[in-house]
Amino acid sequence: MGYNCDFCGDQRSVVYCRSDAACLCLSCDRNVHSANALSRRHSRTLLCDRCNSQPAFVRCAEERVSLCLNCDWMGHGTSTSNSTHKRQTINCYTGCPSSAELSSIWPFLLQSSSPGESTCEQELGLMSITENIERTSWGPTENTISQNGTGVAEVYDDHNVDKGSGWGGSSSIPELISAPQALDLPAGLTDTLLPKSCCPQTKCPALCEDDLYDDFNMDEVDLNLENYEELFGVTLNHSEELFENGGIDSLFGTKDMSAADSNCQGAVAAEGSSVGLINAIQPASSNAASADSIMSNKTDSFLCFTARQAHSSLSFSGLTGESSAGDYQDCGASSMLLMGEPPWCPPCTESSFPSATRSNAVMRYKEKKKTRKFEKRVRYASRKARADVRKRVKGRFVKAGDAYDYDPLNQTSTC
DNA sequence: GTAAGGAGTTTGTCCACAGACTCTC
DNA sequence: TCGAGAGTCTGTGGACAAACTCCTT
Repeated sequence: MGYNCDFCGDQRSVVYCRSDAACLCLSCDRNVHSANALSRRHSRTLLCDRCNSQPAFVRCAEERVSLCLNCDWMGHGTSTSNSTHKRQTINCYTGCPSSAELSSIWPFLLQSSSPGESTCEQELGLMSITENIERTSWGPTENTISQNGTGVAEVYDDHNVDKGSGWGGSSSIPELISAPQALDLPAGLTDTLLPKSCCPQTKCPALCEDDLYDDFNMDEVDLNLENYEELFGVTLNHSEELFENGGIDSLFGTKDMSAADSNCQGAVAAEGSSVGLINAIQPASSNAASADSIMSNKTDSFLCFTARQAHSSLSFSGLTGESSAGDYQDCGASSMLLMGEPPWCPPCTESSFPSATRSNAVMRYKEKKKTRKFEKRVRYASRKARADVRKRVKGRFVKAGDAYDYDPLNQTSTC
């Protein structure tokens, strides 16, 4: 995880794609996500200016920085002087937005930049150069986006596109996943949200205000043994700062840790660390459910962790009516979350229904498995793209043209 | 304290096939 | 030494079964 684009390795990474688990510069983001219809559905968002490790969730107008939930809470939730800062939600987007589109989605990008100085503007300019070249190959438009005066993007799923606008007619309109909340978030509001999405990675260099972009690689963290210590060295440091009473066991969910599976260790540990942080900050959150109820079992704790991944495009962002299961998956969200059951709700729901079948349990596990994509780095995006659309019979790939019972694209069963 | 059994969780395997990789000429 | 062609290997996701772990009795 560095500051450079995972694709070209040259330009500075600007956005993070959860589906690809990759940090990309704007140009590569554009290139990669214009490849096919599936890739265009990947939701991307800005990076946090503070920690460089989380997707930015709000834009502080006073400080002119983009912040993830954790940094927002650290900066605004705990400081009375800063708690009155006006903050603006940052939208996720999909598709292949042009520079003009991005600036309309994130109008503060150019506002906060000194002309000709920022990486942002430079990259936007670069995108404009290649824009016309790529545009011809772009697929049909899907959504119409309007921007109201306050900067809140609205998505209209009516397929009517302003052909005369900068979208160029054939351009793939970015599907903006806008946040339903009011823009000017009171600090307390984010406080209540934090337990779902916190991450202790706050160790980061301060950035100048013009540096809107920096490294963000949440899901791409290689949770193998080599990076394990590196990663959790940070985590533990912060954990120790945050919870003086918490030992290693409070940080790590121990019972699932298997020495044979370092990836699993990392995943569980990551869950545990998040849990620990949630526990630590929970008392500060008056409106949230009790930490005990949240953390009463590991399933719930995992959901809390997965909610962190999902927050920017699910919990805090309205999904468009056109959003599909694939979109949800792109957001890394558990379908349990999507079913409207918030992860912070007391675990009694599960225990109250002992009739839950094994199949339900397996389904839950599968959802967890899906959300664990952060632990797995996809080495070949093209293979993933193919696997994503390949028809199956009982989960197994079938020859092209053969009968199938599952089509990932249509979500239909055909025998 | 221990064993049995149920419930829940995790792991390994299978499949097709594009593309990466290796080898030969 | 380089390039072309042929052959082999790798990795991708969903479903399933088996193995494993945990908890209650």
